[in-house]
Amino acid sequence: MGVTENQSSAKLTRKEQIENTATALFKERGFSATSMRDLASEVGIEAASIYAHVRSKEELLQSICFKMAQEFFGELAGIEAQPVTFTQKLRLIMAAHVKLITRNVAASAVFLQEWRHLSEPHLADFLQLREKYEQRIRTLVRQGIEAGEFVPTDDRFVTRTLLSSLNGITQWYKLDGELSPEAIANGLADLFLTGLVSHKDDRPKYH
Amino acid sequence: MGVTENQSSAKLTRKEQIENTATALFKERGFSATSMRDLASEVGIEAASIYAHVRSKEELLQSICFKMAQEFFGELAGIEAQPVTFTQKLRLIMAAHVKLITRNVAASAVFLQEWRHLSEPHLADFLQLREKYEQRIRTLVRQGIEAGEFVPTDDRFVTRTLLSSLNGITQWYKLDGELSPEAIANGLADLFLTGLVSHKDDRPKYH
DNA sequence: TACGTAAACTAACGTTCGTTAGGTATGCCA
DNA sequence: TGGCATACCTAACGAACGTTAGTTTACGTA
Repeated sequence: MGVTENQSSAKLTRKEQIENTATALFKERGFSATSMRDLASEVGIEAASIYAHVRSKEELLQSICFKMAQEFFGELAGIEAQPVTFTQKLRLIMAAHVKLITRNVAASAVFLQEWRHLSEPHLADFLQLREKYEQRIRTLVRQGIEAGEFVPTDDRFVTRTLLSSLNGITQWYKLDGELSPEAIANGLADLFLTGLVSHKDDRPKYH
Repeated sequence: MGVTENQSSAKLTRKEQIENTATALFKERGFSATSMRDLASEVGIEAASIYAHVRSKEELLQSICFKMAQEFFGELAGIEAQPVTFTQKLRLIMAAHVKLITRNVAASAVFLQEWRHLSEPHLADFLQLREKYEQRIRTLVRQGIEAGEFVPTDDRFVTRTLLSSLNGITQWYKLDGELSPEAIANGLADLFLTGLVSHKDDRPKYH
């Protein structure tokens, strides 16, 4: 039946139920392909009744996008200031990013994919936030390069690749999956920092 | 069927114009948020006139998705059979993937993001193709691990991460950008194979 | 018991959607 | 020259859209 498992719906307000269900539907079908009647039917009420709790369809999207943006920024601030190597900072950021995404896969997916349906001026605000987030990670990468910790590469390109991998998690992560968020974070960090190629001095021989 | 079948690549048929414009709009606004009237207006005709060239809106999406799927599979076959190391095979696949994406960013983006709006049975067919593609890359990764070329890791996870990075290119690549497809392919391969951390024996010290 | 409020309902609004029907101008070929 | 196909047009269909208005129901409190 339901797209959402509002397991303890007794504890949730109607508004929260609506928001959670909207998040799940927006992720699954996309914002534009989700109608207020779809949403209402999933919640178990009529479409018109939604407007007792929410001003508009787009307000739901705004709420999801900006709430997630705020969460992502929150993680960042605590990490940048720590007195550790850039390698370790990058590990911490990856771990925080993964934790946030896996804790709320649907909201993250909406945040990452459906923001383009925001109308102005929210769209411009949102894009500015995104740009700032990427910039701050890019700065860390650049500093790591300048410090000699990282191989000299294009910091913008590395950052984008890193973020693609992190954000791609929303597309395959399942709560009942075999990989824990911690395992994912470590796997990602190892992959990006030390690479896939085996570094034994004797390289693999083919026979 | 007329004598004047269009062979020239310079001049596009109306149908091709419609398909190209649809691809661009589907990427930019998403399939659901793009109306036939939007598409028609962009092409410079009336919405109803589109149906002289195309059966339905969804046929446009099907055409884009399955054409791209076919192209991706085409690249794969030639690489798997080559008598080179798995490392080199992975490099070749990454290069081919990047080339394909950068050659047609919009179609790739639609292929990667809008497929969920396909209706059955096309959706099931499409998902099967996607699954097969991932599986074949995963097999290469696993073989590389078994051969000792790659560090022992979760091949499924590594493949997903790799594909996320590759597919993420559609989100930031611009034709007039500073990075060439070749540079992107090499950068990606280096990053995934040898990692970000500098491997000089004297590691940077922090105090 | 009466009242106020919140949250649901039914009905409907104006708009937009994908798509079809039917007509018209243009150009090729018998 | 006449006939026919192509490619466009206008008009309109029924359905679905987001949203509003007005009404009913359920319930805690005076």
